Amino acid sequence: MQRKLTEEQQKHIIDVATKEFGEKGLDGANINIIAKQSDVSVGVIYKYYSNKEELFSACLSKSLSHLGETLQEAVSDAVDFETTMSYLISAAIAFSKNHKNEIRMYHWITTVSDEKAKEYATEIEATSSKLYKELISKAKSDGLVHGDMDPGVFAFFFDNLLMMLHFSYGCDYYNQRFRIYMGEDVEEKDDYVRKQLVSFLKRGLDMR
Amino acid sequence: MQRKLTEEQQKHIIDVATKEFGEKGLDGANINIIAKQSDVSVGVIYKYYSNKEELFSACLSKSLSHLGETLQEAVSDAVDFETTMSYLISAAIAFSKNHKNEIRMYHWITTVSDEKAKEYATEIEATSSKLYKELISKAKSDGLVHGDMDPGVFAFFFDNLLMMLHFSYGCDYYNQRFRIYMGEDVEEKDDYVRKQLVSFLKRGLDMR
Amino acid sequence: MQRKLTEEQQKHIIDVATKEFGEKGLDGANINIIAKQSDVSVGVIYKYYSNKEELFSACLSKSLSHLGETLQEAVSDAVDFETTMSYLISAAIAFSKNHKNEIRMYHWITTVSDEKAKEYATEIEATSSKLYKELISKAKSDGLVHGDMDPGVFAFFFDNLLMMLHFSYGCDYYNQRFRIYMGEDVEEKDDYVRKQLVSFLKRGLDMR
Amino acid sequence: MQRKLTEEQQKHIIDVATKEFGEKGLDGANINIIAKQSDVSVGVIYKYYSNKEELFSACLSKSLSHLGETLQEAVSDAVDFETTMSYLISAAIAFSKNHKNEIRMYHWITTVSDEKAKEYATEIEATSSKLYKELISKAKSDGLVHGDMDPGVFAFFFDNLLMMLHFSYGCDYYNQRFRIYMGEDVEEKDDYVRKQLVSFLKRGLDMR
DNA sequence: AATGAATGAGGTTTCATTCAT
DNA sequence: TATGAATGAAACCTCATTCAT
Repeated sequence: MQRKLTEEQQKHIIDVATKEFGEKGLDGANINIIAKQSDVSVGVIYKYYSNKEELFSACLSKSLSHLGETLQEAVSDAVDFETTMSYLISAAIAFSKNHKNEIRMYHWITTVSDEKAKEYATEIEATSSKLYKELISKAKSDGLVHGDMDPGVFAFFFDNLLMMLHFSYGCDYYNQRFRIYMGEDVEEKDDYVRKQLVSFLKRGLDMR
Repeated sequence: MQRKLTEEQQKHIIDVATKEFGEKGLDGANINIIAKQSDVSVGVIYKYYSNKEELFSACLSKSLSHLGETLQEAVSDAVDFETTMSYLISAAIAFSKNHKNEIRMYHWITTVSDEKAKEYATEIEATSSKLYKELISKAKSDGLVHGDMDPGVFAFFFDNLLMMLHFSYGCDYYNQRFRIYMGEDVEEKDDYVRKQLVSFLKRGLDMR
Repeated sequence: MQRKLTEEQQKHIIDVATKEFGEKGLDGANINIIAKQSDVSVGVIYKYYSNKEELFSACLSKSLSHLGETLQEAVSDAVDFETTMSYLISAAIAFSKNHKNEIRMYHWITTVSDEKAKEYATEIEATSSKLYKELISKAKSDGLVHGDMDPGVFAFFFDNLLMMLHFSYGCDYYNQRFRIYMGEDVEEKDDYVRKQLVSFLKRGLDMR
Repeated sequence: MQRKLTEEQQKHIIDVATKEFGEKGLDGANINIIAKQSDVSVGVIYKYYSNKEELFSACLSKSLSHLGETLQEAVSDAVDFETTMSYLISAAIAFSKNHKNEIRMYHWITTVSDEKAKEYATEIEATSSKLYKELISKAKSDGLVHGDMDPGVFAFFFDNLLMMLHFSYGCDYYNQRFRIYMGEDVEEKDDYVRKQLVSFLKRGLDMR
């Protein structure tokens, strides 16, 4: 027995749980397995998280924060609208390849229903939607994009493509589908994918 | 008791099960609830489907066939590439609004892992990917689209946007996100959404 | 549909049920399987037998009557005590080899408990025990057997050996054990087995 | 709740299970009843035994070891062939009277079929068959038994009689049959039974 | 404070029996 | 009268959660 879980151990629990939840979802995951693989007792997990769902939530929050920060960084590094898109895509690809389980957590919340869906969506999508809309509005007022384009709509299309890119690298089904569309060697063509997407978006926005 | 489940009752079971599975997934769904809501006994469900997973599969197949046929029709009705895209989008919107649970079934398979993911993806995505690639290749050889555009890549982007549209109408989380991006009245703006998407795609393809 | 089960069909049901019960016992057997393999409906089985146990009972009765008659015949054909034993043994071997499932039915009743055990034992063992005791008593009063031998006790030993012989030919476990004791080719040594048993019994009785 | 099942409790589960399985067999026994009667939860039984069959196996192993040891002791205590037989019979009677449920477990394996029968028989009967054959062979080479007697055959007859003795004391059906042959007061005549059996065997072997 | 074995509600599945046709 | 699909009680087993140590 031990006095208190170290920072490290707590992080380890989250990592292991993220893997288990990422692979099997809330219903399919098994708390006892998470405990065993984390080298802690079930009891201690229930000291930190009052039930399975809360542990899931904690994993989700951590995953989303991590993803959010990564994309945020990409945005801050960029100098103009085009590089913003480009950096976001690069960041999305890199993150999804290296943190599959975190992407999978993100994916699992897309399965929730009713009120929960509302809560999660509001919490998770509000920031990025606002950011993307602003970026596009600015680009538009700078005369960079086509006059007909509704910023909200384009933001939606853009985030759709980004989200699908995340899932295509992180989730097995989407990854397989990715290969069907783009060839088995797709994971070695990150740059090509990014370039194609950027030029598609640029043309879609009628940027010059 | 009844002599035999009528065609109607059998369909009803599938409908009820599609709803239950659509909302809760394979793990979260409860066969007893499905039985009760279908007004049949558990036993009879196990006469028709040898286990929970097979019932899930049956619901999935039915949903995917229905969706597939609907999109197929849309394609056959179209006369050129632009109307093809337009019809597909219209069909996707209409289907997703009217058959939420079937779209949700489709969504659940995106959560599977490993071998299962491979099987499902191959089975489900192969046809449409082939169709889209061919359509675009033809448009390209007709000189209708930008020379840089890789047909496979565009097919992928196009299907991504279509898939997200499906989920945006059919799944609660995606729907909520849809509203965040495009306003609470989004479901009354189907035409606007279609037009915006078509023109975005056209520009993205550099079509004139 | 058909007017009434023919004699043949009824017999067929019993044969199939005897096989199923013989292999799996009352608890392990499945009425629906019996119905299917008998080419009749479950319903008709429940017309003839009010429940699973009654069908089992019917199979048992038939098996035991058949066995009883066979042994009875053997006894009637015999002229003296030694040939009686010899004929009984021959009959037991032949019957068990040719009617495994009926022997298995007999074996299953040895698993019952409490009152049921009392009923069955009284019903089944009373006749043969009486017969064997009388035969031995007569042999004893004829001065053929050892004075110390209690006829009831010998009858018991004799029937024990006969019963084990039945099971050794009819039941898988006992058959395997039989082979362990007497070699893999035991089923080709029926005569040897009979002779050895007869001479063992004769010496055991101190017959000359 | 308790920190961990005590040795005693674990033994108690086996005892209760041995009783339940002994009376009803693998198919007829009910894990929930075993749990209730053992004063533990179902869950804990499944912690110790991964399924019903494994619990059955554990009961069987324990029963057979116990029986085996008891008979082994009897053999080691004996000084010559006659006392060996006598001790074995005494031990069998005593054991079967005091450990009915363990004898019943032994009896249940005689109901298995096919491959399982082969496995069990080989595992269980090999040792004793070898022992008995050796004892008799030795007695024969010492000139103590009749020249015609095949040691393997006699070992088989001897074990048959011993096995039936076990079942006659331990299993309800056999016990009832025992009473039919030897009188209702048979359980007070252990010594008489043993003596009769020994002298029958001795004469059967033609021992002097 | 951590442990981890025990708990037992709840879910899946089977199959003896029923009864509408 | 026979049919055989439907019924639903009951059994096995799992795993989120508890709590004695």
